[in-house]
Amino acid sequence: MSRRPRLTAAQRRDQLLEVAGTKFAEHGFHALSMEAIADAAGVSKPVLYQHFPSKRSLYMALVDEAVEELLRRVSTALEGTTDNRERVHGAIRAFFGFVSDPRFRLLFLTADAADAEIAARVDAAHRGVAEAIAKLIAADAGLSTESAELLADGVRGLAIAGAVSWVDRQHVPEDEAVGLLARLLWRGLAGFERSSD
Amino acid sequence: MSRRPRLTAAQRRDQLLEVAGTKFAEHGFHALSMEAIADAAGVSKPVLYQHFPSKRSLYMALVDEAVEELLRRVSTALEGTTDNRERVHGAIRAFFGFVSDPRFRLLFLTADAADAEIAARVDAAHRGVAEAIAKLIAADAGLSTESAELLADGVRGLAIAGAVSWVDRQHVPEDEAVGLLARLLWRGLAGFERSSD
DNA sequence: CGATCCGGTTACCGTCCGGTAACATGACCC
DNA sequence: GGGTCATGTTACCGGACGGTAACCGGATCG
Repeated sequence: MSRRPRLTAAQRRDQLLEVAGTKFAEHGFHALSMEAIADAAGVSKPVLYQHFPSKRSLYMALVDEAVEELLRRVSTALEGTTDNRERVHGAIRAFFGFVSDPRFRLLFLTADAADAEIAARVDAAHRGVAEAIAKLIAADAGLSTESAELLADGVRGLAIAGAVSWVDRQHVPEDEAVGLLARLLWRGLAGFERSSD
Repeated sequence: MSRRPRLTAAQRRDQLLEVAGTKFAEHGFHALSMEAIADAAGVSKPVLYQHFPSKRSLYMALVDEAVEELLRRVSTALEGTTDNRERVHGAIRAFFGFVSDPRFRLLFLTADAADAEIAARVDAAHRGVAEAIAKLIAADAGLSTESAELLADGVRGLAIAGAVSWVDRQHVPEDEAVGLLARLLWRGLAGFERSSD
């Protein structure tokens, strides 16, 4: 009696990625054993090693997937319009969607990222996001690149912290939450505008 | 020939706390072994265990120390004046000072916090900070408590991300960095004020 | 019906690490 | 100088974990 149906290699791989992503996001890299992942997937450890040559490479696959998706969603939100007000809204909404998926929380767990190379990859993604924001800020404000990047890092931090806060304890409806955060940022950033709107 | 002088128990304990704090902040809990800490302190492992009964309790001591200091500094900044503009500046400056000390980065390394109880303690500290900010926002804005808490979490995220960004790559002078972030927040929050300034 | 894939399993190895027992040594006091 | 106490060391144990070798069993195809 096989309670769990046998899966094809591709199906199993996808399932393992999803299970591992969720678990890693919850426990971090070092606190989660390969056996625990296998158990959570209802499978034995060697199956995991059939699909991923090492724990590190499994984690790396998850990080790469998440990085790609992060950059894709943020750039879509920022480039989808030329209205800055809408950009702010869209970007915040993008972070909300992102943080809702537990797998993407890997990118917001600083340190404990397996090793320096992976940590660098995560950092690079955040830098990418910040730079995209910084470019827009610099374009509309009379600020140096450096200043714009500092502000952009702050903006990114606000968006992430706001999104995490909302996901953890959904005090107000999502649209309202997005609106509040966007309004704070929009008004705050408007103060730097070089010329009138 | 004793290259390292013998220290008193209290001196040794303080040294170990400092070394461990720095190293933990750098590597996270699980990726750092007790032996590595002992080596970094120029001492053997049992000495570590003379002062701390377990790795967990050492980490906990560091977290508690940092939590206390975080709450102390933030509340000092917020309660030291009744001028909200100065409060924003002071709070940002507090985060800058905080993040500069590597030991306090423990509080900004989400997850990988040894175990659930310690993670909860860190989260509680952040909640405390956010609530202190939320109280001030709610007092001056026509917002529900829930909305104020969401904004406060965002503000906290901006302050931390901005501070970390500045510490990592000091693009502009500290005063200027604080000023930029404070100006963004101040203008952004002013938009919610219930009545005129 | 049997060979053959292929998606599985059990059982194991070597290493690292948290934690400890037993022992060494310098300073201080009489 | 010698007892004594606190500070330190070397050497070890047991368990957990990353990774692997060897084997199993059911579907499919001739």
